[in-house]
Amino acid sequence: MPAAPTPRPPSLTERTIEAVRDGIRNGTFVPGELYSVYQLADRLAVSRSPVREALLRLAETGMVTIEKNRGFRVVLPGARELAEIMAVRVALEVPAAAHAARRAGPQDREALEKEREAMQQAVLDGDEGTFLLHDQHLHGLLLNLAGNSRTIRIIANLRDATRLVGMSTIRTSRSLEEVYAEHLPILTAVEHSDAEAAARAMRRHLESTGKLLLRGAATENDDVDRLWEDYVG
Amino acid sequence: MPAAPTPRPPSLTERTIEAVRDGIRNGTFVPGELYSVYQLADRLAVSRSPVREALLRLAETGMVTIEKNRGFRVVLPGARELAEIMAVRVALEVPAAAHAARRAGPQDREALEKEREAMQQAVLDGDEGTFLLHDQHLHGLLLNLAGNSRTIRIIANLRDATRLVGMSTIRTSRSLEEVYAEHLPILTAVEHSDAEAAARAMRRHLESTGKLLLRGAATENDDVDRLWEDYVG
DNA sequence: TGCGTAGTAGTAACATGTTACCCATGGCGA
DNA sequence: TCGCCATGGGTAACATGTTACTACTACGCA
Repeated sequence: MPAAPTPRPPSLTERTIEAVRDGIRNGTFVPGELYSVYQLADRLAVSRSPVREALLRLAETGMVTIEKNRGFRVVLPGARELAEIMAVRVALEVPAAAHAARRAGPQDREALEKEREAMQQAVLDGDEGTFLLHDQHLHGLLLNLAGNSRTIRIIANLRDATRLVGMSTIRTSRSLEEVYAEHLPILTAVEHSDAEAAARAMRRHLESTGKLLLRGAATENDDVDRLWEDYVG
Repeated sequence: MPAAPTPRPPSLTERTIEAVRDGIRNGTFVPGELYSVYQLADRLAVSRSPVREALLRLAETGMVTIEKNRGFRVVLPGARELAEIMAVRVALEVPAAAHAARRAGPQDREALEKEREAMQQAVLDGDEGTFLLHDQHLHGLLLNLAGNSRTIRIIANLRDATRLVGMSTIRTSRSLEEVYAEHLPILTAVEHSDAEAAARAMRRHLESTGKLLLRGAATENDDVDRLWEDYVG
């Protein structure tokens, strides 16, 4: 494991970030509602400094917006934002998949296979939370294989902004099985060290699930396919 | 102009970021040297809070590293880092150029033409500082045309990390003229709304100047072409 | 009723105090 | 000579105080 760049206990700032994320997931923070930074600091029993920093970072990723002298709001990304995000993901993850296919060694494939199995199990259990978790792990493994740390960081940030939408979307669309199936060609291509095929499969996967996300967030004014064409092309 | 999201005076944090950038450019901060956050705060006559935040942000972009309980250092990206950065730029800017070609209107082309002229003048003057400035403006215009705000932000961050290297590299290689010439096919393609050609030209440009940068930063252990192949592919 | 305006609550941004921690150094004993 | 540990300088992270704004509110005037 090349990990462990931060073996020391998470700072209050980091814990606050996590707390806000959790709060968003479990409904403590309702998207659109206005919240006070001071009160949040009180609730978490920390001072305003780490809370302030945490919110600034979350705002950078687009997860919350800060309204000057008013407080902060949790933001659900709209269809346009999601289209932008998916455009970046496609641009970065498609070539990353190709690289991964070229560079994967036996132990890498084993790790991928493990995630695949976990995903499959989650499908059988109908557990979309676990499914999304392993889905992200799998994409993370591929990015790690590609070896570009900048890409990894960028995608991690984007993921944050979409996770919330993903949860609700994928559930209502009942397509765990389909999304799972889309991963298989990617893994097969990696298995065969076929970079071209891996890229194609990844693109297809991102397009498919991306449009699913877009549809979940689209209003009647949004033309999902047109948005996709405009941003991702 | 859809700009002006921050019409208010820059905060001390922002001014500190700028101060550090300037300091790096004009040699006040020597790469590799260790500097004290406290002393920097004193020197700028501000408190530690904004300086701390500024350095944290700069550290995120990779421009400086923070050594725990020791201070901070300015980092010159190595060949590997540059390869990673260029990989991201290629992945994002090549499709962006295609989009830009599709969407450019008359006034957009006029703006691009203005930058081209300014670049040309800078070439004639042998002024690589001005040249790089307009080069960045031109790339910025294309990204704006493509319309993805995430992409814009990401590239802006990457630029920061490379600017320093670019300055010294492009001067020694005396290739202002060549780099300028590489932009022309891109602009021609945009003029003709030829997305494919724009993408090709942008890729070629980024590959050429990217390798130039890599060579400038490479040690005897680095094989530039191999690095490029590994990361950008 | 409509509108400007003083008043008020609440905050962003910054300054400063505090604590625990890390690292380098030098003395000391084996 | 080498390794160990106490010590002190210096910092990261956090807590808290302070100030200048900003957006809302309500009041009074037309």
